[in-house]
Amino acid sequence: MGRSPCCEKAHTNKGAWTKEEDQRLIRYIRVHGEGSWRSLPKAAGLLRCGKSCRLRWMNYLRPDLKRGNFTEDEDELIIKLHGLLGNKWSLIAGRLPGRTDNEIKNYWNTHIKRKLVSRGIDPQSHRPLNGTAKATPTELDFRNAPTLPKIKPITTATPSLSFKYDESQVKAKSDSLEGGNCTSSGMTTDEEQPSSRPNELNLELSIGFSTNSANSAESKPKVAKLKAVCLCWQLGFQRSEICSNCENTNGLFRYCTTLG
DNA sequence: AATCCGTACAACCGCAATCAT
DNA sequence: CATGATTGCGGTTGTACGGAT
Repeated sequence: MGRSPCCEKAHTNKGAWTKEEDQRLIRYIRVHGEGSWRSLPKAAGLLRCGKSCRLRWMNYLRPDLKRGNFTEDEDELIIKLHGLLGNKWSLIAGRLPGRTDNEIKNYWNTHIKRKLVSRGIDPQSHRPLNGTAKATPTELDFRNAPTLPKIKPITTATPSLSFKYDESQVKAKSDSLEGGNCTSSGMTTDEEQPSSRPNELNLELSIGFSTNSANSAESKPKVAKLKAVCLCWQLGFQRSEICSNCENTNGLFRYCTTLG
């Protein structure tokens, strides 16, 4: 007794999509919207499995996709997000408007891995390969977090990061962030902040969307709200760079909250 | 011209998470 | 709460393409 197959495999096409199939899928989704992937192929007259349709739409046909080469800024953002999140490609993609998880994963495997190795950095651990190269460690590291919340990649709401925390440790973290202990990139290094590695803070990450973070912080006093510490600042981008996005209301990088 | 090899990327697969009943 | 259906994610594979031999 195995799992039931996701679709009737005997009568489905596989492999590369034809233009005709693409057009059918686009036309159907324009009229009916995304979702109901299991029933979509039949309704759209496609001999494809629902998963295949979803993948094709998400990774190739969606109108909001950005095609073309990755910029240097995107490269650096991916590296830093990977340092924070590990192989959570969908979360990383959520911070790169117009890019898909599959695209970023492929790009990572084909370009960035090599780039990091050439810098003497281990792509998985983000630490020096031989102990001589200077890695760019991340301030917060969720790679080994027990669970990471699922969030929609693009939203007009303002999400907030929150953590269960030890107050004294967070105070120390807050002081270190505000007290000029950061490097020019906005990050602290292992050497500079050996005791403030997030793993040692026992942070439990959760991400939520609230319209009034101050009030919600009050109603849940044990959850720190990290306002004015935007994600791209944490990642080392200055206002003139990617962080300028924080200023617009689409706010894809506006993961700002306050230390409580 | 033919073949080999490395690269890039689209697509598939299995599994886990989430949702609906 | 339990169970089955559905969706989404991440690892992996397949294949097209270009450059080297």
